[in-house]
Amino acid sequence: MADCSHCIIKSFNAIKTLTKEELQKFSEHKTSLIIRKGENLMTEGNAINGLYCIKDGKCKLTKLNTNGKEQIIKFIKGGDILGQRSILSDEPVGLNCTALEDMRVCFIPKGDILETIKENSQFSLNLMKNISHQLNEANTLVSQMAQKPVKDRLAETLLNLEEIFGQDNEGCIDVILTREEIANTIGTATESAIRLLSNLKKDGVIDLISKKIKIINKNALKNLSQGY
Amino acid sequence: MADCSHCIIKSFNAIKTLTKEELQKFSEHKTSLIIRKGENLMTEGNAINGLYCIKDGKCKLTKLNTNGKEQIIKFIKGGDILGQRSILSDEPVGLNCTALEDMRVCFIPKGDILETIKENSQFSLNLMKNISHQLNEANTLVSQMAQKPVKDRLAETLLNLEEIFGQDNEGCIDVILTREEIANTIGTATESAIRLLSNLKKDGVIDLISKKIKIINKNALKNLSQGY
DNA sequence: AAAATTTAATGATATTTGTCATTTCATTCA
DNA sequence: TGAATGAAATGACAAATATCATTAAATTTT
Repeated sequence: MADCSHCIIKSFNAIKTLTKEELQKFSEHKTSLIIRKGENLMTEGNAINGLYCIKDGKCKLTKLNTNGKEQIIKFIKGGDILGQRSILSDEPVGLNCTALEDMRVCFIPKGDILETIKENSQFSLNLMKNISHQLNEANTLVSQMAQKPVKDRLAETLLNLEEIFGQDNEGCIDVILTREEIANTIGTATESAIRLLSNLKKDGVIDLISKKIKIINKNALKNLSQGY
Repeated sequence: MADCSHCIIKSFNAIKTLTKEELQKFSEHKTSLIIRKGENLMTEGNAINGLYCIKDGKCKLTKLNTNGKEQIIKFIKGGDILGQRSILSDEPVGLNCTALEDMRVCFIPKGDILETIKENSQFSLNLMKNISHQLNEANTLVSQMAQKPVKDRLAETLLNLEEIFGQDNEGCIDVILTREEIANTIGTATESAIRLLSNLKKDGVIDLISKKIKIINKNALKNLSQGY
């Protein structure tokens, strides 16, 4: 089994502040797993007893509303870490994590993490930084959801998706989402999302190439996302 | 100046895990301040160099949207702590904190907090727990804002306000907000909020007694908040 | 206490967004 | 390959929400 001290993920997040020894401790107890497209890595309400390091693949973090609708809160890709929040707060997982494509993931048991938190205050601080940053993002998102019209939120989301997943070799946003998933990200009806996408295409702001989306006029999207 | 080890606030939050000695260190450098109604304790985008302990009073945490609208993210009252997120992430403050009534606040400098984090891993863990919990709340709020209609959000907000601020001796929710502030909490136009409140009154679910709101039928509100 | 100002309430109307029905297109799989 | 399924697109319409205008009530100021 591969040694955590060589994993690329250690260059990101809080993990990067760990010593070689600490990483090797992680290696000893870690397990690797494959999550197939459509499968859940975590499920809302369940307990979790470790941290997930995403080596590869893309996923969505969602919440099921009381009215039965799925809200996508965030997109995650290789290099990211999942499960910190739940481990640290000792609460059940708050979000579902569903693979958008096959994923390779490492699992590090909770005990190792908590031990390292106690021993390495820098690791601890970095984890906090991480979650603090996420909290700020979430607050911003609350504000946008509450006050921006659907068109603005769609524009914002498209920019955000390109930011996270980058472009493929045709210049399209490098992730495949259904229209329903896009709608569930911006919090609207699927038909509304489809209509607005069509309008953006008609206006030459984006292009729709089969299931992929290509941003043609980034500035126009930026303006739209701010209501202009 | 009063000794932090006697402050009631220490019974809440992460502060409660501190030793008497640690609290006394806080006492030495802390400063007390009074924030008048309408004044800001923190301002979005500004740096912060310490932690605020709210002794007394109520305030709102808001975000100014790019379209110039104020979104209220959270309400805070005596016993709560403010500024952790910004200190820990080393980022500017993300939210405005505006007093809804006169407040008494203690300020503890960043240095003391960071030192204590390094020395007391339990304190550190509790801070993380706190922020992790807030992150979960924020994610839930995103989902609600994105997917629930305004009426549901109003019902939810009224229940939430009573939960936080309790009742005065007439059984009304013990906080005075303008209709605009209520609208800015649920993310709608002021007129819409007013109309929905009037409807709730007409249906006997709440009563409007001058500026105060009294919940008459809590169950009805609970049902409404879930779309029934 | 009266005037001035702000906040709340209400009506009329426009705009946005959601829902339902139908068609077109793409994908799966037998 | 072609039937079957699911996703995307579009139209027609309904419902929700915002905006603007006006009036009424409450609060502050003089």
